Amino acid sequence: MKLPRGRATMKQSPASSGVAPAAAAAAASAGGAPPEGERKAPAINADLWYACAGPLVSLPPVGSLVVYFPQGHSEQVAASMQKDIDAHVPSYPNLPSKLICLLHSVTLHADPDTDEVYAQMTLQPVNTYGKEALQLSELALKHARPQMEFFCKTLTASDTSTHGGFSVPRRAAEKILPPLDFNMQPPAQELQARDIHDTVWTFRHIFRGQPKRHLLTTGWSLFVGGKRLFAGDSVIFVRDERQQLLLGIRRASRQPTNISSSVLSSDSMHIGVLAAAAHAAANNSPFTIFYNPR
Amino acid sequence: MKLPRGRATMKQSPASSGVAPAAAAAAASAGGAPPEGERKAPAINADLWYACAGPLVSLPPVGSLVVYFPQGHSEQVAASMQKDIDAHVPSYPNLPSKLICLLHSVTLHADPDTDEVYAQMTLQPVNTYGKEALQLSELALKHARPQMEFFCKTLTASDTSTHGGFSVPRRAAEKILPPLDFNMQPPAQELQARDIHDTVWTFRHIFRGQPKRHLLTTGWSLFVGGKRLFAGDSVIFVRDERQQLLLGIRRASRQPTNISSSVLSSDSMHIGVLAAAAHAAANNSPFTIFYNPR
DNA sequence: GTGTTGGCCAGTCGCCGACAA
DNA sequence: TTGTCGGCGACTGGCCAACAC
Repeated sequence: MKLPRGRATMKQSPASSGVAPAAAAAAASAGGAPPEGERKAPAINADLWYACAGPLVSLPPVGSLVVYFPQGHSEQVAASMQKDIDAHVPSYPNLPSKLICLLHSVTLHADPDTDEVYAQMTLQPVNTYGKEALQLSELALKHARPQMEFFCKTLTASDTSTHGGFSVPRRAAEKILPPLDFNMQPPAQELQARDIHDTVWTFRHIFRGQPKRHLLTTGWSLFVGGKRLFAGDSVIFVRDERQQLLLGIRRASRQPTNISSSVLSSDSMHIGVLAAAAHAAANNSPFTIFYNPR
Repeated sequence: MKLPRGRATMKQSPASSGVAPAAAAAAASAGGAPPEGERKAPAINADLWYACAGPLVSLPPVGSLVVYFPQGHSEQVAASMQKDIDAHVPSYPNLPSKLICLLHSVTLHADPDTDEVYAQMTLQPVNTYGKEALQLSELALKHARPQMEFFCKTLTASDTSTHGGFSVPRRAAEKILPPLDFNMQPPAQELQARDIHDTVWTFRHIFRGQPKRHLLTTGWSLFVGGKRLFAGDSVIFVRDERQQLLLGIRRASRQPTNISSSVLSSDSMHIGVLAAAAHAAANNSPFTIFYNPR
């Protein structure tokens, strides 16, 4: 199993590919009702998180062994700032190029402004292949997430125009949206959907036009404006196991968001990644990274 | 001289307070035409930068000695992320609590999204009070920036409402705006002003109403919307020495922008600040920090 | 089956002086 | 002197089916 294209350059160790055990899977997935009390973040829905992250993303379960590449991570941080790594960086001779780590915790997040999804992971370097660690690792095998009911549509010019609403593909509407009462003329209902921050969006869902079609009208433009969506971006509707409607977005790969931090120089960030890893490796102490799909 | 409330916790050394020499002052201020080729940033106008930063902010001139506090800087970075500093951070026994540094360069910046102003500085630790450094330091004394012609108005509810335009205080209009032709009925003209990113904004400036007053009408709402201004924020009009109009904003102190990076953990940032300073101190090599007024 | 367009209505934007603080 | 309001035009936001691919 691999984390295919993540900023954190982390791959699960070969020893832990396969199928996940029930316990580990529960900690990592936990569909509608997250089991563990998170910080103050409103406990992001895992199904929606994965749907927004895309089909290529899967996270290793808590308790598994993963391989962390400090240098690669550092380079990707630099790349995300569109900045080459300068010289003037101290070398960390005792820092191995890869660290075998025990994955202590994974918390799912979404940027409050852009809805970009990412995960925070706590890793602890392990320098012994002790029996216990291996067992954990063997337990923590690849598990396919139970496929959830959802659809994803790339927005057209009409969908994002102020001129009209959102055209729901027929199969998607029939599979995901609550059924309409076709005795009405025209059939219509009010939809409520929660986004990844648990904000509720309300839409008018109507079946009309010639030929007939499913449309979201009233409320749609507020969503497009609020999320700053453009043609080419995608929206995702998920129906969770409690028949609740969830709503996410996946932006078209735009120009790198250019998060030139204005807080910390890229050199300091680079050094921070390496020094944090070196310190953790020297002490076998846990450290925290962000894994950023994309 | 002090940098009163900056994230970077940097104060100019006592040896360098006083009046600035011509050479150093030229490098730091340079009204309309910045002297040095910058990176790719469009060379921010220094007068406008200072006007947006507010009257309490002044930057030490290039070539002066400054005192840098790594621990304080690190704490302020943590504070900007609304995150306490954890333990698990290595200690840097050879890192002094303050570093005397030569200020190599200062470049002015503004956040492309929020227009928040900040400065990037390159510092080099000096461990000897050599003659040369002292001379530089004595040369680089406090200099009052030549006061420029500008006005600053806090926006009212009417100014930011969609219902109308911007009411220009009379004295401000007469001092800063190009004079109207009062033979016209009503007197009116088109104004062009450049913001800190060199973007041109166009306004209709008209003198009308009963009693007569200066108003900005057409184009004003685009500016308010584009900059996401609200009542309580301020706008600043500057007339530079070439009679060009410059336009800046100063936001009311809102809730901390909460830049929880999603790229680097706060621990790594904390370590990055300290390790970068420690490395620079050990090698007398230059390092880069961001100074963030506010 | 679905993306785009013209029609059309209603709500808001935005320019104006009146008025008052 | 300048902040807010009622007034009113004009524009565009947004719902609709027609039509094309």
